[in-house]
Amino acid sequence: MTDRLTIATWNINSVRLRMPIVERLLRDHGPDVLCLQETKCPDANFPEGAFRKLGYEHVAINGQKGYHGVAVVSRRPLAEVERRGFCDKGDARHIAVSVPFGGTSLRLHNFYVPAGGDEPDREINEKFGHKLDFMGEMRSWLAGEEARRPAVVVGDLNVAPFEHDVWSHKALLKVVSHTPVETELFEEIRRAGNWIDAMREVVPPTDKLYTWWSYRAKDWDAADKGRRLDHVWLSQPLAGTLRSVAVLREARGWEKPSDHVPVMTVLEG
DNA sequence: ATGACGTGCAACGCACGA
Repeated sequence: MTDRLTIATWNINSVRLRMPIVERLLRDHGPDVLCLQETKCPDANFPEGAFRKLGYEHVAINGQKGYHGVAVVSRRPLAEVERRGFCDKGDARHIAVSVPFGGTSLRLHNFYVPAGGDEPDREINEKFGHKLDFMGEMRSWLAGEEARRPAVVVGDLNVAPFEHDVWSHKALLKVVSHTPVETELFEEIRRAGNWIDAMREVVPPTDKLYTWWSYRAKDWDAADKGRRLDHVWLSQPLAGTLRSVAVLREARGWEKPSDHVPVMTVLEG
């Protein structure tokens, strides 16, 4: 008897403001687990009751006031909740849970990597330095035991690693999210743990693939100046379980949208 | 290719996003 698990990840840009479209995703697409980033919500104000009513009775949150914040809501029980700090900032950018899968369980890591500010130079922009330091801590940690167990890394990693992960490779080479120092470090982290880039397993590297479109573009759909900032990685023990990955592009056009869209992954095992 | 926008906080503009 094989088990089928659907995991969605979505940078929601304020979970309280966007509950109507969160409910739409859960009702219409029914993922088993939803990982949220940028909840912008203290734990005490997280709309847990609304999720419970929709059948998502298991909630693990790591929030803070005003900024950042991550959460996992699930139809399946969540165990071993871990909130890891990076760069000793005391900010809420990671949460890990264990989810039942295929008679055993998988470890699920939900990340919100720092955006990195405007200037891609750590000498003049402390935020860029923070981003690189954060990624450096991810590299050593995700290369170890986490990579050897059945594990999934999802979230807004704030790097578009490949040429066709941005609308114009040339135009964005000096723009934070697609600079060589970031894209090389990103791939170094992934390769250090032999993590599988699930989205690129199902979409050829020559096809454009985005998960984010700026609020500032007048017609985001027609201009289509997107970037792939949200990611799904699978550890090697989960190789062979990947059935599909879908980017829910239409969600960018929903009422009061986030600037990111959900990415839905189906595993069977 | 930057930013025309959007968020939370406590303003009544600011920091931040990427």
